[in-house]
Amino acid sequence: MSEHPPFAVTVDIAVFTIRDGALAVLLVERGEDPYAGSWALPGGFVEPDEDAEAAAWRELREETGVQRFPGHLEQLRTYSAPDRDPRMRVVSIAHVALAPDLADPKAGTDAADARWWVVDDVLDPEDGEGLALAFDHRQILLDARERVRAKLEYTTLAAQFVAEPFTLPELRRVYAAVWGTPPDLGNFRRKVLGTDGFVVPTDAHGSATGSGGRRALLYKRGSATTISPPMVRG
Amino acid sequence: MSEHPPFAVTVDIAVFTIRDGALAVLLVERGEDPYAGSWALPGGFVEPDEDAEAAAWRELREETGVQRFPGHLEQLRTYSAPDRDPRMRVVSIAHVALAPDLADPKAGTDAADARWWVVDDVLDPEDGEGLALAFDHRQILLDARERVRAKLEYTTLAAQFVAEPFTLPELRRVYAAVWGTPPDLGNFRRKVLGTDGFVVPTDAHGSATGSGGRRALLYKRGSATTISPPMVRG
DNA sequence: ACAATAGTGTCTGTGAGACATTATTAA
DNA sequence: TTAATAATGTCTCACAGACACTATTGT
Repeated sequence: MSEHPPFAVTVDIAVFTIRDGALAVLLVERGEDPYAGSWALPGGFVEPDEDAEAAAWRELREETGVQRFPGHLEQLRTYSAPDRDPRMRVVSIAHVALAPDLADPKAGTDAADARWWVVDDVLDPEDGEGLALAFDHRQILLDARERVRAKLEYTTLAAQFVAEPFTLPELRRVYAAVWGTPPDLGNFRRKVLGTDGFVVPTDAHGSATGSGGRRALLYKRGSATTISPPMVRG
Repeated sequence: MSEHPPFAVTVDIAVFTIRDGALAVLLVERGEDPYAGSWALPGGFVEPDEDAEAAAWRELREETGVQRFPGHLEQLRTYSAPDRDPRMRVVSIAHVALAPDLADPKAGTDAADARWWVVDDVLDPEDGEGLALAFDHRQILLDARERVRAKLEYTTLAAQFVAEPFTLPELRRVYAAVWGTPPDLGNFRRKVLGTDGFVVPTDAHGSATGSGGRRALLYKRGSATTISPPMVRG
């Protein structure tokens, strides 16, 4: 009972953004075994002087190449199956991160490549099984997507997916991307504008989207964090 | 970068039940340093051949002294501050468990004592600071209580707090204990009976509660897991 | 009979769902 | 002028909140 096996502790992060109207996730191609050549969630070991959240922020900066990661980060859950890593006993404290559209990442030192993937192409492709992710990262990604879907219902997290200032149609497209179907236009505006502190209006207008169309008003994120009653999935 | 410090990994569990109309939690008095004499959440090390959930189930059986723990168990979150244990680097995968009223536990091998505490007496006493728990267990217990409060709103988890068969007034007292105030009687029945699969009726009656009063109908737990729209906190 | 507890009924307001209509812009 | 997009308005129904009322039991 004084002899306890050594564990390694890592963080893995499902970083989501909206790319071309679809929910996208950052994956890295592994350069070393195990699973060399497979795609995996970005992550790494927790260092001696940091907690899991600090490790996750550090990895986010390293993997996305930005100075200060501009989005939201939260812990998802911890994965601890004894055989999840063939080398040794590793528990992974998985996280979920959201950010406005980020630039294409460049591969890090230990990764062969890194890029954004459309989540549905990875998890639910029309043909076949989807991309085979390393370790138990497919399960982590499934859980992470479900967390994001659920949190859009009862929190104002959707606003973390758009850069300020933003328009309501842009915000609505976030819901469309995450839920697969857009909320009704009128009801969506009623709900967002009726939720105190979800968005705060600006006096400025955006520019038109494509060919023709009225210019939308611009908003910033408000201080509210929850929506009650929740916005319901179509 | 191939040198990573050894971690110890533990599970800690906030086991809740309803005792005398109040939400209660199982605590153990530590027999050894650090924090000898302090009260703590039950828990222990994750063994080489088990994952965190298996370790939590095992600890539940050991600490409550029952053959098969009769309630619900889920992961809460992982606590990983570098200095949370003065002996060494330990990350704790915290869990929440719920069960119908259990017997008084007996102290285990490494615990001086073990007993049920009214949660509000530990966290929000009228006088003073409350009980000083070991490690970061006060924060874990705060998070665990909030998880339970929130989950009663949108899941059928309340039924895990009562032994089958049970009456609707018993189920309503669960909400009263967890939320601090009972939901309106009529609206509560309408909501529970109107949620398909929350409870399934029996043809039997319970016995009267105190001195006088109609005998309530008995129900069993149904197969539904969520309540939508949620039951709202008074 | 009375108190205590369980169960039912009803009125009202809020807000979501569904959809129609108007406003503003580029081609 | 037309198509495309943004914004507003309206009707209806489900349901929560509040509360009054009835039913059944022990003392």
